[in-house]
Amino acid sequence: MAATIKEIAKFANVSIATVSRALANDEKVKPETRQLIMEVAGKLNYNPNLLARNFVKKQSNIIGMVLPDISDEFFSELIKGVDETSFHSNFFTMITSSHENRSLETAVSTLMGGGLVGGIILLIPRLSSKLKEILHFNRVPYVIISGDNDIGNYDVVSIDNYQAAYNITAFLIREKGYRKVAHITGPSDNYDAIIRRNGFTDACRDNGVDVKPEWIIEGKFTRKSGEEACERLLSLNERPQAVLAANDMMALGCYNVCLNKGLKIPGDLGVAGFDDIFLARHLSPSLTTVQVNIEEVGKIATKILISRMLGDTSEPKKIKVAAQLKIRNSC
Amino acid sequence: MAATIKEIAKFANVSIATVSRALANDEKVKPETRQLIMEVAGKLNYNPNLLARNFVKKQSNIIGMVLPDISDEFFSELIKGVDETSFHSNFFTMITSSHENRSLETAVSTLMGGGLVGGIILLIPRLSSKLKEILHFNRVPYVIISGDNDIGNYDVVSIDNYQAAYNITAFLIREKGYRKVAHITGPSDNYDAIIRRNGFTDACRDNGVDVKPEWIIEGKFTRKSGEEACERLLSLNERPQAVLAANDMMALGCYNVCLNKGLKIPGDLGVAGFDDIFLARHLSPSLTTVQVNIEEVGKIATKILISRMLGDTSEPKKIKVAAQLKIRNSC
DNA sequence: ATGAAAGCGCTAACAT
DNA sequence: ATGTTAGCGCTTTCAT
Repeated sequence: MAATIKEIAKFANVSIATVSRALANDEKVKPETRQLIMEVAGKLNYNPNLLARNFVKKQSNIIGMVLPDISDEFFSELIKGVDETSFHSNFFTMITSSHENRSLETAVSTLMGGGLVGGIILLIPRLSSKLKEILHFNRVPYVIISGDNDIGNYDVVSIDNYQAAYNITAFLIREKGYRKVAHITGPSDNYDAIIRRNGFTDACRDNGVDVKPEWIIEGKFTRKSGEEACERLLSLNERPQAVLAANDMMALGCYNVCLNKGLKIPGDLGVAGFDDIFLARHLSPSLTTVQVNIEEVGKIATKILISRMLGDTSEPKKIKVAAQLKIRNSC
Repeated sequence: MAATIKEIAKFANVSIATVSRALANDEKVKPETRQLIMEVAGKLNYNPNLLARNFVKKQSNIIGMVLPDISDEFFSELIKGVDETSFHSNFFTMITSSHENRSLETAVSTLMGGGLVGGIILLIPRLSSKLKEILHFNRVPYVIISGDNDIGNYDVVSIDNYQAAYNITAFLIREKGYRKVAHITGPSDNYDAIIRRNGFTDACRDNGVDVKPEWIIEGKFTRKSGEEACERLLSLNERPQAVLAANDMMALGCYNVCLNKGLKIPGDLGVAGFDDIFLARHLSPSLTTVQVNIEEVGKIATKILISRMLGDTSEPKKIKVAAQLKIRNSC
């Protein structure tokens, strides 16, 4: 059914080689011939068979994107960024996520193994050695989207967690005048969480604010853990005036606790979050937080990957995407 | 670098045809031969070249998924459902969304045109005639995920908007005892919105509840339109006791208005929503709403599509996925 | 500037 | 049960 270059060749009275060249914008095709071929192709509603093209060229213009198991509200923005950029360069985006029936490793090998995919974007906190092996065995370029930027010998695009945490803490202290600030961290083995905590403590130190050890409480990035941490903070002899939660969900936990206790935000306790999830601007009071342009992260990762797929062999890139302070009404 | 059947054939001292057959689990291969071939394949770390395979078979085990421009928190769940199901049948999932640089039509043609994709899942409210043309021209099977189920001669998976709206309305009246219920609809040209409205009015009628015309107000599915509608309702001489918003965002708008006016939910006004967005369970009070298992929608659509790709030519299927009442504290 | 022909890795007749 | 061979649509030498 679908037209092939063979048919175009017949109609245009040229060889298939010429058609192929004309379609590829080869300079050695006489303009008139080219013109004719294009016309015929248009009439025949020709679409190159991408399977055949990729096959013969031993390359693929498909980008594989591997997501972790959880579904996150950020994913669709990320995918959007990837898709938009890859489309722009005539690439396609293929998606897999790991889940109970399939490990991350399987997901990756399946995608790469068959030559279906010419490059991979991985959304993972850290590269396991097994994954690294698979990645290198298949010689397919890849870019990691991660919280951790300083790792390994490959391209990484990450959120600038440190700067973001530093900035929002400095904001609390310098702009808002809080001197007693607490921090609900993420899990202590989570790289994002560690970096954010560093940003927090450094900002306090740089602004001459003393952080009491009991004002730093470890959470789990869940609302519940935010509630528990907030309870603890409020039960302290010396209460903090404000708290920076390492993500918005834990900040939400603080909201709930304050609501229950009849405490006013920001009057009795200033609250700040991290992520700018959809919910943040809809809470009452709206939550001051830090927003990363996740679509931008996807775009940058894709641009790098495509340049690699096209042969760029320069030094691995380590890109940190700046976050933006979203000042609202919670502190 | 990557091993081919040719190499396996050489090592195993058989022909490439035998290798191909063994790999395809052809019954006419002697078990020992098969065994040997499998071993060699394993040793060589063989992965079939999917590009070559799809190419020669003139088919593709790639499912294309076309999303609208907006990014929605549901998308990642939907994608998850699609990916999980397609993986299960050894299919792959490719994603495109329409955006400013690309119409839905272009997105679809690009995907199908090149034979890259063997089937398509379309997330659209309605099939334009141009799109229909493209779809038929390419003879690639497709499944629509839509609000509208009764349309056209093709497979559609949809949310059961009518039943869901009917049920939640009946719940308000029968379980909660409200007799004066209002409805903030979606845009009047939106099919989902129309169906939901029908469910609402039918449930009222069936339960002997009289709906005043001024209690049905058209919104735009946005928070702001929900606020405006709620203001209008509250300014009425005869106020409704409860309001069903056609989506959670507009219900959120009602929350804001009540908060501003010092009205208690559900004491002064009962509020119910539709969608069960992430936010719904985190509002205070938590929002009673209706939840559709969107991952399930993706799974069902994918199953149907794959059966079509495998040759199923039975009558077009019209599946409605039931929604579930999420009873919380807002009414 | 154009054509002829080889070949990519695989499948599927056809032959044995 | 296994081997031989043609050919899928395209790109790419190598000729002309």
